[in-house]
Amino acid sequence: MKKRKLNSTNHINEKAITSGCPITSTVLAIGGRWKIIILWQLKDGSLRYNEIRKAIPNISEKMLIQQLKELMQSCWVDKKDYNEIPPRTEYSLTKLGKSFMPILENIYEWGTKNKITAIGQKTAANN
Amino acid sequence: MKKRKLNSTNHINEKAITSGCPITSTVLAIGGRWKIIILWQLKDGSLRYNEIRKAIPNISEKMLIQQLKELMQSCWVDKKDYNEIPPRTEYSLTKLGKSFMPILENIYEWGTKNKITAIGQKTAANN
DNA sequence: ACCTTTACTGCCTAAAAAGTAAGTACACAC
DNA sequence: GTGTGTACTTACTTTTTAGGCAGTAAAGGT
Repeated sequence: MKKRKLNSTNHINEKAITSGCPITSTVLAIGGRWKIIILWQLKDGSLRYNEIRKAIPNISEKMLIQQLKELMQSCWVDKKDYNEIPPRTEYSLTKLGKSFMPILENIYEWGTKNKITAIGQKTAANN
Repeated sequence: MKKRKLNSTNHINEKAITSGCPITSTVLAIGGRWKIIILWQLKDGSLRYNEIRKAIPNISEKMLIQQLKELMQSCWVDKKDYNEIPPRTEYSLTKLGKSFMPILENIYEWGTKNKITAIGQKTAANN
């Protein structure tokens, strides 16, 4: 799915970092633009592929599938395939995924309180 | 510092996401490979440029400066320049940066407990 | 005159992430 | 036999991120 140059400094650094630091490895596992949004959608229960897609209007099908696959590989999300035609699949958080939700909620609160705006402006809690 | 194509879908999506979701905006603000590591180094007090560099062996000077700049722009980190020759600068967390440390510690614990390995293996808390 | 130290800057390339557009499969309805 | 719905796949391009490496400034040492 990803083609990586295994001996690039880029890749070596990423490996070193993720194997050395539980924070970084966690954040990189749910990094990128879409994964957290997907997890957040699933926090209240399982959803069909199309339901996720409708809930996240801007995501392309390719991106959604790709991110879901990566989330499944890293065991944040499970998929149930009903083997029907037309297809029906349902995605849900694994126990691992669910266990991370309190942290996401903390970040939600923190982010809301501090009005972080990506490349953020100075706000409430500053020097 | 970043040259962005302001009307690319890529950029538009990023803006939409970060303005709409406090979690995503927070995580993207400290995203990338190095920012969290830098913040983590600073959690116990201010450090000189070279001290950070030695603490993070793999980072290049260009990357370190770039990440520090971005962290300053988004008000996670402050810089004190002593205007000496040879130069002396000290970096430290802002109040905002400090206020995020408890969350980082939560993630540290969670990551340690769940042995997340980047593109992770199934571990303790799974279905 | 030349080297060292510290904290940078700039230009270029490599690699990865994100996006675009089209196509696939199968069952059912019309 | 053409069209619809669902959940994908594939090939390709654009955009962004990461890294390589040389260069800069200014004071002080030798």
